[in-house]
Amino acid sequence: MQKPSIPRGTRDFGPQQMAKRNYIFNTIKAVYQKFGFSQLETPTLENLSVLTGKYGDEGDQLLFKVLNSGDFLSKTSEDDYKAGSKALLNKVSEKGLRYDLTVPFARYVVMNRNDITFPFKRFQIQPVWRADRPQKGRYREFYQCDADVVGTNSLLCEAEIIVMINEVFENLNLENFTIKINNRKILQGFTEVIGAPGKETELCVAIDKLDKIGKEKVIEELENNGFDAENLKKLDPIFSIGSDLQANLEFLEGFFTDCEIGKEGLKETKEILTYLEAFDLQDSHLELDITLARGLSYYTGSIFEVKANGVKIGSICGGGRYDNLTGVFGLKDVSGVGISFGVDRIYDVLEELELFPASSDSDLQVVIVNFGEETQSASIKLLSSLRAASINAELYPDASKMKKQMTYANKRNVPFVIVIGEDEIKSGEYVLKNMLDGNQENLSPESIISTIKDNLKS
RNA sequence: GUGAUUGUAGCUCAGUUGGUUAGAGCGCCGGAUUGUGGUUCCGGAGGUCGCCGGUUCGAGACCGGUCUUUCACCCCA
Repeated sequence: MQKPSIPRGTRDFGPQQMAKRNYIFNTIKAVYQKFGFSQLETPTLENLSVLTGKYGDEGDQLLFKVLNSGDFLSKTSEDDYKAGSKALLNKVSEKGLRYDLTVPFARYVVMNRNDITFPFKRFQIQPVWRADRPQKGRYREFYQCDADVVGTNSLLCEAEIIVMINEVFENLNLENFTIKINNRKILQGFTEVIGAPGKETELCVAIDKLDKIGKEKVIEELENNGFDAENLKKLDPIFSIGSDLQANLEFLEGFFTDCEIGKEGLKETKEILTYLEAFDLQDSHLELDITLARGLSYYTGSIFEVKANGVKIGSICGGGRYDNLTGVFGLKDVSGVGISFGVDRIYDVLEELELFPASSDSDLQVVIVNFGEETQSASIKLLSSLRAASINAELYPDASKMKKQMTYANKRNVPFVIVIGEDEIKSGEYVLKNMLDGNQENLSPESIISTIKDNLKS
């Protein structure tokens, strides 16, 4: 006999967890649809040629590769083996599990460019896989909920995304969160102003950690990556910057007087803010964080990330604009912008802050106690009436002891139990028991249904 | 991928320098209550101490490997 197990970093989801997860999925999906996005699904497996090279060297390492079917060694030679794992990989694997939803989406757009009307807005809710070491809030299989718009440069899309983020978290009753926004052009502007053009990646990677490891360590890392004293001196002012939106805008205004790319990033950010004013949000939760960089290398314009305040977990949502994602697949000049909600992390946040509504625990509303053959037809008749009235109901399948059936109903968190025994059949009035307060009364089938319906409304 | 860390009943955890038959709480099952759950009382079942190997007269405890958990890097939802 063997012990059953699941791969590291993966999870089963039981009924209670699924109820809660669906609550999150449904909330996000409803908002996406309201904003005009339509749903798309792509295969779990992609050709490795589609996936590799899109996420940087680090990303390639985190791809799950799938061994070719059949005798995967038949097309290899001893030389391939000697050439090392990388070279051998190409010979034994040509498919991999999707790493995110954006690249498959880009692939879809290019393959279907003739059938798509632009701007194309789609959302996609599917699992993705990454072969990194699991930690809390980090899994090897997890769901992403993406929404992207491609085929327009309009910054209205950015603004709408921020509105959507607000609406999703508002609907999830999460109030204490921050949307951090920045622009890759602003970061690129930094490298130009300080005299280190072309070193965006190094700067981004280091500066992204500012709130985590502090100024000294960031400077140390920059020095190790070839930034000289002059560079660092010019960079110094941005370390002392706060999170106040207006103040940061003014600061950048001065910082970028002679820098075109920086000015552009600033202008874009301001335009987004102008749109947001028109949307008239009560609280946009917005913060201009000029140290926000985000890892994915394909971002070229605005970038954003959402943090749940007071919960020790990474970002729960992120995204940005990419100007040339379809370019690698041969389709030029298609700009896109998108976001992705991390359901698994949102779940952990809602759980920790106890924000799941009680109703997401159970969906069964009534259990009818089974007394055996004599009462069965009356029970089934009532069962059907309950269901016809859109009340989730079931008849206990066996005529077990009442105690056992009551225990079952209690465990399922059912608010009502109906008892139909011999006495009840005679009188035509059944027992309706409220499981919350323990009270029960004899009622006609019609009053039972209306009582339950009234209760559900409140 | 690098460096740590965790694993004992369904769950949360005790278990002394290596020494008889590995414990508790909760949960589960049964009874008190042959038509009433959630509270109370009584009883019961349940463990290859993650797995494989080693040291030892003797290993839950020590050593090696492996899997898993968590954490820090790296990176990220």
